[in-house]
Amino acid sequence: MFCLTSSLEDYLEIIYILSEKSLKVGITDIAKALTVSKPSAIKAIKILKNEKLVSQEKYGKILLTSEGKKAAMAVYDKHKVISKFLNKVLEISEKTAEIDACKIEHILSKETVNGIKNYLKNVKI
Amino acid sequence: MFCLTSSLEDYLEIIYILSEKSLKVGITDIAKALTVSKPSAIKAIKILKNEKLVSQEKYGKILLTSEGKKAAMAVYDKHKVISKFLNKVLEISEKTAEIDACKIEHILSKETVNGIKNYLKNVKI
DNA sequence: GAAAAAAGTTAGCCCGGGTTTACTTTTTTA
DNA sequence: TAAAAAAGTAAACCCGGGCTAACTTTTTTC
Repeated sequence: MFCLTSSLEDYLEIIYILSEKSLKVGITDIAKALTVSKPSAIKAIKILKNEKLVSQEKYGKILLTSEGKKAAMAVYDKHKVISKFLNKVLEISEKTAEIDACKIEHILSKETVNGIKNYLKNVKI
Repeated sequence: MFCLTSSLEDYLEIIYILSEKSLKVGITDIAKALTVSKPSAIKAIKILKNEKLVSQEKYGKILLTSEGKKAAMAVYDKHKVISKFLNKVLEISEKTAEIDACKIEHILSKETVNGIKNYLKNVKI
């Protein structure tokens, strides 16, 4: 059974973020945003295509499938929750909160992410 | 310049924990504790030996050097802080708190770890 | 519309960190 | 003390996810 790696989640997430703000999302945009080489991005996209999370015609732009968008939004949602928690509750600088959220969003258990959500819900900031 | 990877930090940490409770720490103990194969453990120990963080005579037991012990304690200290925070503040189960702490202890920024420490200091549990 | 620039692709490589298999050394035990 | 068990080691492999170099296709621009 296929399972998204942290790296692939990063790709999905950035495709989602980019497509929210601009219409065209190409390999070059993705590579730049993740600061990886274009061939690295291509490899990752190829896997996501195989998993039907992304679609792309040859030499064309990249689109999330509905399943891909769902997965991407789930990651991005975690990201927002975690960075908000770090920044508002632990008073970590916005920049560091972003960086740390990027790193742990892929590996925190569901239970802990829910714990953070509840905390934010119950505690006034 | 050499930098400890997450994996190597895990090895250092477990050597520290094992040597606190038992006197002998062999390859087999380490491999079991981390649920990896013995050759994997041997490979890692070889690197730690090169970096003078660990010492071992052939076919002998593994010891932390003073530098290795310092590094191991730093990791373990983070681990304790994080798991306590997850369990006591976010009310995550002890088991999950342990698991998640193991995963993020290697990648959280110093700033965030300090943020957690301060939180624990200031908030009565 | 041809030449230059940019975007996309392919092939082949590297490194970390796992694995299994097969072996040697040490320890245990009958 | 000899044989069996356990511990340690070495070699060779796999996989994910990066990279560069070299190439093709598309787009831009003069």
